[in-house]
Amino acid sequence: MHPQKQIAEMVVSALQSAIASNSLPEIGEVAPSVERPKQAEHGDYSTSVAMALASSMRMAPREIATEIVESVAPTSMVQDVSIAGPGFINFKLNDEWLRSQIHVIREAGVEFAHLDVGAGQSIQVEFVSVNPTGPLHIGHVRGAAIGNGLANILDAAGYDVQREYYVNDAGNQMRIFAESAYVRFLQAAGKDAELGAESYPGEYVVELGAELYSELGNAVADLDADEAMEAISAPALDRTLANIRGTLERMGIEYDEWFSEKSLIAGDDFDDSLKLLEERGYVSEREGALWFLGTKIDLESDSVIIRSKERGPSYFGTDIAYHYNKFVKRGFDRVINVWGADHHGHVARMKAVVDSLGVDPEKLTIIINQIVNFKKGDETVRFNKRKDNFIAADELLDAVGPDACHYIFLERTPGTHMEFDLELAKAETSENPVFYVQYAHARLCAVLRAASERGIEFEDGDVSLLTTHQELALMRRLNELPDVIARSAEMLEPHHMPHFAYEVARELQRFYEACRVISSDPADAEITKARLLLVDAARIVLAGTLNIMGMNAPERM
RNA sequence: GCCCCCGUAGCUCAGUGGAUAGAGCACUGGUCUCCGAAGCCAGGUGCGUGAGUUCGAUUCUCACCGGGGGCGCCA
Repeated sequence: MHPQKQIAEMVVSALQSAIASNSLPEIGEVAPSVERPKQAEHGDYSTSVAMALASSMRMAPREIATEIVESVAPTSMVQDVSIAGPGFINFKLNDEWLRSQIHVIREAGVEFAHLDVGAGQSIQVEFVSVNPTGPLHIGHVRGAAIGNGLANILDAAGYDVQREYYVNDAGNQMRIFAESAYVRFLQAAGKDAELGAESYPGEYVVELGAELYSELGNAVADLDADEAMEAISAPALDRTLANIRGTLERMGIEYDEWFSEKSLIAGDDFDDSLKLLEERGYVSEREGALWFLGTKIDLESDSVIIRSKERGPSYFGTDIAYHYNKFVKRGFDRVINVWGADHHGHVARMKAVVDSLGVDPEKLTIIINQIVNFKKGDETVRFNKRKDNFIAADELLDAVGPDACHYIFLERTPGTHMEFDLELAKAETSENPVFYVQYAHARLCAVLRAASERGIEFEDGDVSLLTTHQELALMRRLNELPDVIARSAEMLEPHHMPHFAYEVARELQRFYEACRVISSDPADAEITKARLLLVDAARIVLAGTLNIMGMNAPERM
């Protein structure tokens, strides 16, 4: 259990025992909020529960606080509990306990911070899910970093996580894409063919057409249009998906499932979900189309599920089937969809669908990541995949590297309209905090290497020698990781991880400046060993944090 | 017109209804006999506006102002 929760439970038991001894009046369930005070003199943890209870208990906050403090059971973790200000109860961690955590960290590895708050609940994180009509562009990288980071956090928090990419291999855009590829294919075959008004004009499709021609040749080029399209669409999709997969793999992202939209229609999901909606009275036929009656559950309008017999389901129709599959068929306890801002108009409708399927809509969380403005110097660059002015995600990865992408995109909350200056990211690497954080890790490794080269064994070091301000500050920081994971998982906010990583790095650098680790003075042999234990624990925490963020922890730079 | 997101330091961004609102970048000045100076230390300004709820609001509610996005039988 993470320290913050332990403190909260201490407060709850203290309250209960104070009430049991009639020192405080009876009240219902209380979930005290425990926070980290901004001021160091206010301790490591703090609760304002006494102030919150003042009116219902009809007592002065400080009186309540006094009763709680007197009822707190002593633990090895907490050294001091005090009352301050209008009624805050402040907790200070025990230095001995902090030092002992070094051993805990070194024995368990980063798993010392793993939690059971997820209690094995199954949770699906669906992210990226870009139409397979071309390579990922730089705007998609944000969603990739967020979804992956979130999945890693939930995993560390004890959820049973499934990462999924929804492949839109059916529908109109896919048809237009296949037609575009066919035109380029014919052109590669030396035949006359023109792109339609809606076609994908990108260079990528030209290359794809040429590749398909060299693979399939005139045998397909000489077929009539329908047969040729048929022959081309599957390999076109495969190649494009392979391209997308390759980019994500470069980012170290692996999915458990690539879920096909087509399979919803080919299988039973579409029909079954429709039947369920019909039974529940959310479907009606009108104007030759089948409608979802969103207006029955507070939506502004109804939406088309099936456009007509010939034209089949709308994307919304298959999305209903998809969420039916997620919740009813596969039975996930929770589902998180990470969507780009251009889909936000779809959020309320999707929640309504889940509701109308008889599933608690709270089980579905949709995280919208806002548009990224990419800048080249002072110039803002706009992107639109359907026009030919996007920069491929691979180019961004080439320029700044996957680690920097993970860090920079995770650092901002998904809701911010963030700016990403391409030239700055390329040229001024020292401005990038990712280097600061990774450098700190590399430096720790350098120290451990140096110790190893000098044959220093430190397993039996005595951590009680670690008493300086910087050493204790570092230990405090390292022990925050479980709290940070808990909060990130609970709030579904991955951005706390890079901020934490930065704070660890900063505390490390201060420690490094203030405390000589490997000393050549024989009199320092014992403190050297103790500090090496701390360095090793710090390395474990920092590397573990970076890994959760999807980043590498380099041993050298 | 309706809906969603955003507005915090010169710039990019954190901030869980709590105590004196924080980092980075940029700017200035210090700082290296041994483990990596890509470092460390010191310098200061700000919650878009107006109400409301609350013991307490950057945080919650409403209105307004400003910026972005979305309102299709496209996805």
